[in-house]
Amino acid sequence: MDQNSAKAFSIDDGPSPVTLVDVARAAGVSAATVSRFVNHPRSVRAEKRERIREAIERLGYVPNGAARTLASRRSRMIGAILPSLDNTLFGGPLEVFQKEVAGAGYTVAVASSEYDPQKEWVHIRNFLESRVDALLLVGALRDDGIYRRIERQGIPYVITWVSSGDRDAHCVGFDNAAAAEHLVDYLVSLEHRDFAMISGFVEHNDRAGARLAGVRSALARHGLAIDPDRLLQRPFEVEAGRDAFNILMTAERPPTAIICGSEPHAYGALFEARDMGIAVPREVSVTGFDDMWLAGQTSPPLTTVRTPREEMGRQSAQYLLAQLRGERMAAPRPLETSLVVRKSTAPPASHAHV
Amino acid sequence: MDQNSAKAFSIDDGPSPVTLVDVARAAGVSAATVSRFVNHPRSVRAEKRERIREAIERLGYVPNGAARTLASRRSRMIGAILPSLDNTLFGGPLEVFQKEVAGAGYTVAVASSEYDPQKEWVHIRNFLESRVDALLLVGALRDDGIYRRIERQGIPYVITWVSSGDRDAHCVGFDNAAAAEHLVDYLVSLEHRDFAMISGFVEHNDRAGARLAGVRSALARHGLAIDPDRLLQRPFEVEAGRDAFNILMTAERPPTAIICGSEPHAYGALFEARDMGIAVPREVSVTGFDDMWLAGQTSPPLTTVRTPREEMGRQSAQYLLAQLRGERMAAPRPLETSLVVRKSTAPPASHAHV
DNA sequence: ACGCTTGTTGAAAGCGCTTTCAGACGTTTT
DNA sequence: AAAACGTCTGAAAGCGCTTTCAACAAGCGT
Repeated sequence: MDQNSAKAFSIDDGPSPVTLVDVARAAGVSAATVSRFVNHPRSVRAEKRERIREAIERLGYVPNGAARTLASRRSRMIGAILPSLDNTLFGGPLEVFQKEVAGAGYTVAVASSEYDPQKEWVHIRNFLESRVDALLLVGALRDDGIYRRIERQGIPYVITWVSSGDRDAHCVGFDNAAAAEHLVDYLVSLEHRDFAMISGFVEHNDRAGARLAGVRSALARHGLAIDPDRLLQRPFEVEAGRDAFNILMTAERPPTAIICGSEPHAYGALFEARDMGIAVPREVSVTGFDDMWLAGQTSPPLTTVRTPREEMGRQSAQYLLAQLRGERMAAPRPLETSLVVRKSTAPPASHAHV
Repeated sequence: MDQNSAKAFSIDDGPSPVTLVDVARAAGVSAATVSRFVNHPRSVRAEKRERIREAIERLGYVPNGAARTLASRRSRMIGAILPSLDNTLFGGPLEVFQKEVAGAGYTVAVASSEYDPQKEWVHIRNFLESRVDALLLVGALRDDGIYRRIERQGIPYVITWVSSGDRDAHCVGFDNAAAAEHLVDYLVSLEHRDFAMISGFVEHNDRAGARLAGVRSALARHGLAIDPDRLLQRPFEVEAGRDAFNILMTAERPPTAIICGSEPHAYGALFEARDMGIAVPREVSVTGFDDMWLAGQTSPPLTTVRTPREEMGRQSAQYLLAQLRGERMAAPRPLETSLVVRKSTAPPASHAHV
């Protein structure tokens, strides 16, 4: 073995033993200068800059993130806790968010809460412990003590998927209730009067809750309501949507319109309708919520609400980055949703030939 | 202001100023003992344990992850770099992986390479810098220098979605080529002879490459081949699948079977077939690859290859955790894939009435 | 009763980096 | 030419924790 090589560390000696001090020595400067080079290259004279660059290159120096974090009190890491990772509903925005913050030198740590407040809390604790610089959360519905813990840590956080609540100032999202109301108004304008809804579980889910509330209040405005038998809460899965649709349509008096609180429910409804030989929209109208990629491809194509997911990912990143830069950014205003009318909705059969 | 309170820190003084030393003082023990309490509670006498627990509670102490990492050389963080986050193909396994390693106290940091080796390399560097304890990668196709860098850092890594290559020992995946061969054998047994393939880009993608290679070699075994005009490389998107299908089927002599290298391609093909009025499988057979949730719901339901994605997430976690525990685990063996025959395949029209 | 093992503990030495703080140096101003 | 400035640099003091190490107490066999 050639032991004369410039450096005296063995390559199989665990983690790279090359430290900033080694680089400093090799470049003939102080540790402080190397640190400056790494963080604010402009503040180091060009000549030394070159020497340091070369030394880093030659030694294969990799800065130790933990040491940097400890000394600087910034981890350059943002924690994101999503209800599910196995879902493009959250994956899309996450991808955008990640791209956006990566541009500013931040890394994203993720965790899945599985729609469970307990698990979410565990992950929040973990992230606070890891000293993430910021936090991204979904929905505003959580114990007040949790917010206090976060605020005590002094880090910025953003709440996505909702636009209001007690913490508007931290929300980058949209108004789920208003979107649902808009949808109902449309259905009512088609002369529907017999509604059913396939909803997610609303207990720990303010998005689902707001959608349901929006449906109810719009209906109420028109002097209508959803029969309790026709409100089914189900997990966000296609199979669950199928089941629910089947139950609803085999009832004594089926609804003329089924509002689905999520896209998987709507897909399930459409698939089940096909298998049951029920014509959509002639026999029953079906609506979705979110306008994911499949919505335009089903048969019939799904009438649904488009939610601004990519935009939400982008803006929540920008909001957080602004906070991290110390800019006191104004409370972001709610993003826009829009009703996408396709072919899964039509006037109820009794009006078809009016 | 009451300055006599036991502790002398103000609660709004930025990040929690409570350190392990504060806790030690409050509990009347040494810092070392508090550290032990946090890491190996059993090694502290029950009585002190209680005092410390109480002090932590009272002061709202949150350990500083960076300091722990620096002192212990373990970050309790695993970096995962996926081609895309906006895709349940990777999101599903990621969710399982995250759940699995969270159980062992690890956090997952994610990044998306966007199928771009350059970006992947940047993220790998970042992760090495953050001193992640382990790395999860997709595919084995990358510069040798990258592997050297990782190995030099001395951290375990796992390569998913492929089962072989130069680094079998690190692979938790399956044999894409064999799965493709199996599929082709089935199609040939149906008497198909005129094949086309809609593939992903194979240049930086060994999964796509292996699937294509598998198709080719199986075909070769039967004395067949894919006409260059009938091999279309496209991004993994439904729209791309539609386009490709359209091109293939409007050609002078359309194929009788179209093998799609990914599920989105197959969905696109099926949707386009419907819109073009082409009957599947009567006029052309279509196959997918991966068996995602939609595969069984399309019309016709898709014949495809089931890939063991959740299992891969689980096993890659277990593999990494074993390495992290210092166990020299045997090279995992390739996972099983299976052919799922549904209704999108049938003998070619000319044989239909044989 | 003696030497030994086992169980607990505190002191102290880092882990590898950032960040004052002064000082050295070269320029510009008066 | 002296004074005042701006630029660049190194020494040194931590950041908050883990981990030897040695010490001490208690329990044990003989």
